[in-house]
Amino acid sequence: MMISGPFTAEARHQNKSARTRARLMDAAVEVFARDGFEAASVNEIARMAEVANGTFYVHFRDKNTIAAEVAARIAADITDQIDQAMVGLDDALDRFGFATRQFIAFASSQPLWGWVIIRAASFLPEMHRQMETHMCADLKMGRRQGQITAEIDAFLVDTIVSMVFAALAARLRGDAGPEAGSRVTELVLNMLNIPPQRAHEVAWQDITLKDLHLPTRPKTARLAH
Amino acid sequence: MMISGPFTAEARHQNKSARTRARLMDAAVEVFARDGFEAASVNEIARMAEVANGTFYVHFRDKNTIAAEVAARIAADITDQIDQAMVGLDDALDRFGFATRQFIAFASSQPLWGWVIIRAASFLPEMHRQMETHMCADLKMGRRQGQITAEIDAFLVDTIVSMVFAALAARLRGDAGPEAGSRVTELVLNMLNIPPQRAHEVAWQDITLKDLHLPTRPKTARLAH
DNA sequence: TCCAATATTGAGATAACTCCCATTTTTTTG
DNA sequence: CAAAAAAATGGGAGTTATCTCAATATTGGA
Repeated sequence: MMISGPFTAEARHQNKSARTRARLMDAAVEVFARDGFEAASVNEIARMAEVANGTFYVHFRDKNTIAAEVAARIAADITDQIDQAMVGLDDALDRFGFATRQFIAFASSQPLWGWVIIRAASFLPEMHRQMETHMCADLKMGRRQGQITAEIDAFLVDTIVSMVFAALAARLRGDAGPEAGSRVTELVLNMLNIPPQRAHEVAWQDITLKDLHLPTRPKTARLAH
Repeated sequence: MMISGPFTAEARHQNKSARTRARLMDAAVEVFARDGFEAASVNEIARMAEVANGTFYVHFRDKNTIAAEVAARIAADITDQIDQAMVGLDDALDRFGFATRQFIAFASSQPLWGWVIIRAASFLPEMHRQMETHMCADLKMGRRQGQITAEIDAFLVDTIVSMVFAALAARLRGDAGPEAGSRVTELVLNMLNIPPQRAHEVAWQDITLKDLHLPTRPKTARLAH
């Protein structure tokens, strides 16, 4: 049985190299999900993609690299979905709180992918940058709205992303409960010198979290609206 | 030439197991320092410690584990030295600022060990806990002194440690300059709702950083005072 | 159709890690 | 306190995984 999945589907009309690469990524998703990151072997990924062992190394340097890339794609997909869910939400602080809490809630509902994403984040600066871009937009909006006075620069955004990842890790380890998202949101807002009462309000308000889906699901999810 | 170093010296009068373990740790220090973490091989460490390959695995699960343990010991040594340097410093916030800036300055002056420590931090929860313990003492002092109003719990301390590590990583990557220590200190103090002006003062005041030494130096460093 | 460029292959080199038995160290017993 | 039993340790050959590279196959353009 030939492996196929979202990456393969996406690359259907590209050249052979891209198609093989996509098959390897779909296979990696499969194997990581089945065996976990540590136990997964490059051989097994190659076997599942029905390519020779050496072919893997033409496309990816090692297991970390493919994990990083797959994780980055998943993270990108999730953040896009979160953006979708926030259409019409205008307050910058509310947007930041929603995105943070939704991201942590999702990643901790899928512990395996949560770990892969965290692991990838420490390897692939690109992934940090990706999250930073999304986050940056809301933070700068906050500055325009006059809610944030601190200057938004790379160091600050990197720090915030690290705090969110730390909260996610604590959640996955079981050291923090479902309130982790709210807590870290409040801490970040305090850090930005938002008045404590407002920070608390934003971080702990009732919100309805969406049920996000992994891009690794069969495409049938796109049927009805 | 038989390897010997601080761990071996320390274990001189312990049982054979402890002595072999110590030799492996000294050898690991040597090899990591010479070849870097990735290039270091377990065989090379075992050879340098003059034990058989398999003996390594009696004492440590793998390369990560020994790196984590060595890094934890070095981090412990550094934090002890920082504590020494802070004797007589009574203000909790000043203490926190000094320790943070000194730690980042030291670890970024020894990039190899900086990376090993960061790597270890994600493997060895014990190491986080170690830093948390030291930090916790100062934070709780700050609460007693009435400077900090936030409640000091595990989540908060974990978040702070993660912020410090993130700043260190940014420094090592070259994304942040020597001011990284001050910046992260200020951000943490803001997060704790310290008045911004005071936070800025604490974080950016002139301090004299000590020249810390790795525990891996020959013991001759202890000659004169 | 042919050719140059590109992609794939898989056996082999190297390193990580396991396993079992001889030896050493520690504990128990007479 | 000495000898025997039990436990821990060390050695190194063997197994498995990672990664490379020279040979082979495929592709797509002229």
